[in-house]
Amino acid sequence: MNDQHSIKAPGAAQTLPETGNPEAVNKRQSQIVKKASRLFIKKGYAQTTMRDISKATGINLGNLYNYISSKEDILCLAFETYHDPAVAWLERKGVLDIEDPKEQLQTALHQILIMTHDVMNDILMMYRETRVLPPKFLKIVLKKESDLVDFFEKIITRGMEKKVFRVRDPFFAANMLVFQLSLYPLRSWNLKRYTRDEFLALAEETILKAIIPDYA
Amino acid sequence: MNDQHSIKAPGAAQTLPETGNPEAVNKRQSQIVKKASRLFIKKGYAQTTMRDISKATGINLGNLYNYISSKEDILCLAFETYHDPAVAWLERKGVLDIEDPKEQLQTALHQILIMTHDVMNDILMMYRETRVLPPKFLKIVLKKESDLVDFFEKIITRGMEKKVFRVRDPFFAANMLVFQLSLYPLRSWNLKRYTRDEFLALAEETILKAIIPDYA
DNA sequence: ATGCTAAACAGACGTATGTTTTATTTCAGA
DNA sequence: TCTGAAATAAAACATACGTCTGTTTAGCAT
Repeated sequence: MNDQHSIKAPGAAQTLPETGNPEAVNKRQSQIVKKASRLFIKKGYAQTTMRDISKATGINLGNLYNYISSKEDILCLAFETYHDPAVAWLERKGVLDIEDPKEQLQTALHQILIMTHDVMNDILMMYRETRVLPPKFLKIVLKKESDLVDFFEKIITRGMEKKVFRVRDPFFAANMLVFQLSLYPLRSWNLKRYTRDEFLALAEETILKAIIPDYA
Repeated sequence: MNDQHSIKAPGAAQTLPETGNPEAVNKRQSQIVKKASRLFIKKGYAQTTMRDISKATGINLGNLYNYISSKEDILCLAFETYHDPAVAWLERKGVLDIEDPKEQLQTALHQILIMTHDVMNDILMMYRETRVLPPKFLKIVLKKESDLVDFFEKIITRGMEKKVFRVRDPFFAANMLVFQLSLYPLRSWNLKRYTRDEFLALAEETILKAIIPDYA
């Protein structure tokens, strides 16, 4: 186990093919990350060997190290792949511009519930393997997660001011909301009786009911 | 890694001190499990070595195997230690006998929230290391967790019949409730601003509000 | 004291792992 | 056709790990 966590940003491998075709390198890299993620999901990070990853990607073991700098690096890249979109999406899609807080919250929640559901395996993996991340990178991940909470806190606070939401503590409510997004990823084993849409509807209603008085 | 998961119940080690003092052996065993759990919490299961455990317990590496049958066994014992009480407690304490569903739910939730909070590190560890459990034992763990959900489902259903609770789907509500118990263990890094009691009050209120109409 | 036995111990064993290296092959472009 | 970067296969390397073995220690009944 490499204990000295590299300072460099993950993904900035030390020794990649000299220059070559940088975009081809990136493509290969994300191919590796995608396949490796499946293995991390299925067997766990520690139980997945570089030889497994080599076999799964069809890329020779030695050659792997031309595209990633370490096994740990692959995990960091996996976190980036599945964490970034969720956080970025809401801000792009103009959710911030919706005037009615109720509609705003509903829209944001609906979309992010769907996204969460679609990458549930990756989310479960992230919950499990967070400990392996180098501290430097862990901080970045937690920051992004915290940003998502802040995003919802703002929505909730605004709804409070407009008297359409009612919670005791917006920050707490936002934390609970974001946490609830992981219900399915973390508890799917006990929720198999619901179809995807049944679940999404139930979750949405339950979460909104906690914030919007006399909801539906 | 030992891939052939032993059939035997964990804890039933193959080769323990011949007869000796069986209660002294058990004491030593739980001492090992307790210390090892701290290490699993701090560094993760895979990153904790038997040598770490030896050092932490002060028990010689080879001697450890007189008290536990494998590293995996220690993890199973840790799950038992921290999982059993939570499930068993409610049934013993006469919560089932409380007539008023509202008071019943409130009492059960209050107590289990406290318990959860006190062993939050262990719960986080369990969420992370579930994958390592041998399938046989995993089934047992999930069964216990599922029993807890059923426990709350029953309470909720009874409250529904008495028209004092209102949820769309009692099973779903129970799942959500049990999941919400893990808010602090899984998200403590973002909830440090609350004191223990502040958090417990907020959590209790939020969870109850989702089930009891016009609560508080 | 003596002899017995469970417990403690140090060290070794075999394997698996992340990573690197080396020698060989492929193949697009000049 | 020649060249050189990229891919491959295989092996090597260093280390870390779980587990086991053979031996010593220490408490205790005789």
